[in-house]
Amino acid sequence: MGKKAKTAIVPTREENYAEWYQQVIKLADLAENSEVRGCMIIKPWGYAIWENIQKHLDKMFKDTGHKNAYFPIFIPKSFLEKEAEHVEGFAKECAVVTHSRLEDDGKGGLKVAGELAEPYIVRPTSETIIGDSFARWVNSYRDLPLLINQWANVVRWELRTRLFLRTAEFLWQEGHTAHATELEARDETKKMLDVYAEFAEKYLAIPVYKGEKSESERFPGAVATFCIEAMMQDKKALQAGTTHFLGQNFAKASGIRFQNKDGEMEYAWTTSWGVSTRLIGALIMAHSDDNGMVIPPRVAPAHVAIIPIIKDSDQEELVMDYVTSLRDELKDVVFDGRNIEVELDTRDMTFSERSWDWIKHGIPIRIELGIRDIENDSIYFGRRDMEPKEKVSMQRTDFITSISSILADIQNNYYDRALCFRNDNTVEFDDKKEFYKFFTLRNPNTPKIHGGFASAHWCGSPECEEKIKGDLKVTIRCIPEDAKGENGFCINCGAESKRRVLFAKSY
RNA sequence: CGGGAUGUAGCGCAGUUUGGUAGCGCGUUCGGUUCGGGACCGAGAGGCCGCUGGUUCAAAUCCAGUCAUCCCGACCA
Repeated sequence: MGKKAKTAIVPTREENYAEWYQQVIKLADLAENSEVRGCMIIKPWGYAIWENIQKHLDKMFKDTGHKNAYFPIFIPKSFLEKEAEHVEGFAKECAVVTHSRLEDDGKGGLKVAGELAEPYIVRPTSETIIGDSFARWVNSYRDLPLLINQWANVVRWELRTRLFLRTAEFLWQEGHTAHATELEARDETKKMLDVYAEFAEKYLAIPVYKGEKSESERFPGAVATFCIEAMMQDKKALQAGTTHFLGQNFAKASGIRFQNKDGEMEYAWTTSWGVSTRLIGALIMAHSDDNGMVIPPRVAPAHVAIIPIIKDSDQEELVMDYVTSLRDELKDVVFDGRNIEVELDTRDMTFSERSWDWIKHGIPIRIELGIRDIENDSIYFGRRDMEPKEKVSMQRTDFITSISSILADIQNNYYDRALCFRNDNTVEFDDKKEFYKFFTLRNPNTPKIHGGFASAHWCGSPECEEKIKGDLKVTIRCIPEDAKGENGFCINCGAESKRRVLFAKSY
């Protein structure tokens, strides 16, 4: 039979999904492990993706009335203790600062000294320290709503880490808002969930399900938690963003009170919401293939790589003049409100090595230009949404005028592919046996990608949820917000149910 | 934090069962031949065999401890 096609990533997704993920990150130069256990070093190509995520999201936050601010990385232990559920939720994974300086230990090393009166917690999230500020900033109903966002790093001392998906330190944004009424706070929670969903679909090209978390999956201290859930190529779910309606829990804990129009004191209603560098993990697992990283053009660090092919030193000047002028011309073209960014790759490598390197990095368009193309004034290029060898030629002027629409086309193709994959692997179940079969490996000795999203009825009891989790390691990812009212019977206990929920294995 | 696996050249690995000169492939350096499809030939360079201790005339190899990484669990964005 035919030989297996050579892939740039070994192993393939099918062969070993977890290892494939690591290799994509490595060969695309996105990030690496650091000397500090569980913490990652984000390399320039990976960080540039984060910068693009930040840029677009930040604009969406500003457009919805939010302002950026910055709060301390250290939280007094007493702050964290104010909200009972909250402290219980985070206590097990906190980095604690207990000393303020180092002293010579007399043996050529250093010892810790200067014990603090009260330990500081390196923020795992900032509800409590921001709440403390809000309590001082809010006095009257005229001070509300208060709409704040912070771009920051947080630390959660995770025991099992994976680059981008779960690291001890990660970068994120956390929105924190305070409102005069419950309705307004609930609307904010909903609005920001819509912002996240729109961002995921339009920029990251990842379709998501929006919905509410069940009680067991709720953020510690929240009244209600909402999320966007995306399907990865191993058919597992990844929570890509969350928003929380905090009720008056944190307002009471931090003392965020205001005088209403009638002159009475009331507690504010607060929300919080966040997305993190985990989105880069989502990008990798939603789009990338056996040849490496795939990055949607709207968040790609660069759109085009130009690879000049120089066979003789006497061609060099001609080719280089041509490619630099092409680069400059491309840089004047605007795609998605941003000038096209070009990598001119003159590294001393064969051009096919350079071409493969850019495939692995996920650049949307690769241009390979030699003397033959230049004589015809044509551009020979490959698209990352097509096979590596499936390349085409186009007249230079045509290429310049159509590059924006080509990039838009690539962006759409990634989304359509991900949407098809997700829809093909989202299945409705009404029979418990079938449901269990869907999530059970045929042969546990040879793990294979299996399962998907299962839409099934749930009576609402934590016991049924727990049973399914215990049996199958499958959890309720969300109660979809657009689920139509439908009578049925709980997939576990058979009791009456009024709506379907989404079950899946998750990251 | 429990179970399993793995740490040997920049990367990927063999060698460990049975202790006795440190190996292979890729990459890299130099020379040559090729040159529009991840080139070929030749010659080099490159190692506290994760770390600490023990056993031994002798340890990559045996023993104890320790650290790190990966996988599976529990926990979580």
